[in-house]
Amino acid sequence: MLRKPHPKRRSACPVSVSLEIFGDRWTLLIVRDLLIRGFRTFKEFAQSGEGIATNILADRLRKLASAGIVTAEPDETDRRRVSYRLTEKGIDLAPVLLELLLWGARHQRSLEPCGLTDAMARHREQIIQEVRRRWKNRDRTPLQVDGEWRLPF
Amino acid sequence: MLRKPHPKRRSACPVSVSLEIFGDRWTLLIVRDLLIRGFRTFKEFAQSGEGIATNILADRLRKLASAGIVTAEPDETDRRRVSYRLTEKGIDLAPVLLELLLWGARHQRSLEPCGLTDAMARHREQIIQEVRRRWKNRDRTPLQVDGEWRLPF
DNA sequence: AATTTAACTTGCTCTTCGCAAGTTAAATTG
DNA sequence: CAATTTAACTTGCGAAGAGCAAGTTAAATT
Repeated sequence: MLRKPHPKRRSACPVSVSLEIFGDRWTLLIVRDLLIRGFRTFKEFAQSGEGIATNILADRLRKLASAGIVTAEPDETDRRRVSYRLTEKGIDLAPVLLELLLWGARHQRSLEPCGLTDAMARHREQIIQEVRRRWKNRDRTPLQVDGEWRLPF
Repeated sequence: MLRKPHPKRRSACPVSVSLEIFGDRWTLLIVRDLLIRGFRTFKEFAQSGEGIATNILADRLRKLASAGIVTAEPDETDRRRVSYRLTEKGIDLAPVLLELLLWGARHQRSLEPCGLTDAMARHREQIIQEVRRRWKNRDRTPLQVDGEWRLPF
């Protein structure tokens, strides 16, 4: 199985290179679902509220896997299911996602001003560490359930 | 002049809302150019290495302005020029961009492993503060010139 | 006055997106 | 154990967005 010759790299800037993977409306949402909602299956991602089309979802999962950010392994107990998991490289996206979350919560007047945001900003490191701990221990408990946070403080 | 009825919000998640602005290959690169390269004009953005098409650039600047992330004001000394500047909302993207940069530098084996990355990770707060200071003082000195860093440490 | 420059815009082609429907293999149900 | 359901995709197609080259406008320079 041969790998496609990488399309082309626009520049050597790490921001640019990162955006060649995450520069779309969906990819980071999948990472969010893995990281803070504890989702693992195609179906869960497909139903996670923003309404991604299934062909796009399949494409993004494939790209995330070939970028080494997620792995796909068939579920032991139900062989129809595929369990997607983050690699170290993927878990390391937690700080990016957290900052994006904090920025959005602060600046997008959409819903609740959410005083939680300030608390989260103050506990950045603690949150990241907690995320890492859970992945290390294969602890699937999500940090957020139906939009409500379950934070370790 | 009436404003278009905002297209539609996919969900109330701040990550999702943020990605409706930054979920493309170009928008954050413009912010990067403003934030760390000290660029201010259409031409500078257009020539900044990744090769954005001018129609796309115009479109993204318009969207950034209508999202309140940049302002566009004609240059005093040369009235052909438009000077784009970040608002507070835009400057607050510095942490997002820094984390994206650090992630890319660590995980994308493209160029130099760049020992600077670790130094930057250790001095996050200092870098963000320096960025803020420069914008407050209208100090246009870039943090990076032709790919080479000019850091305050 | 003629030329150059900055910031766009326009037109056209090509790729990607989004939606609905279809496929396949594995599990569950009657 | 045959029929149904479920999970994870794939396919087809119209619509939207991206990329490229060329054109426009107004201000500055020569």
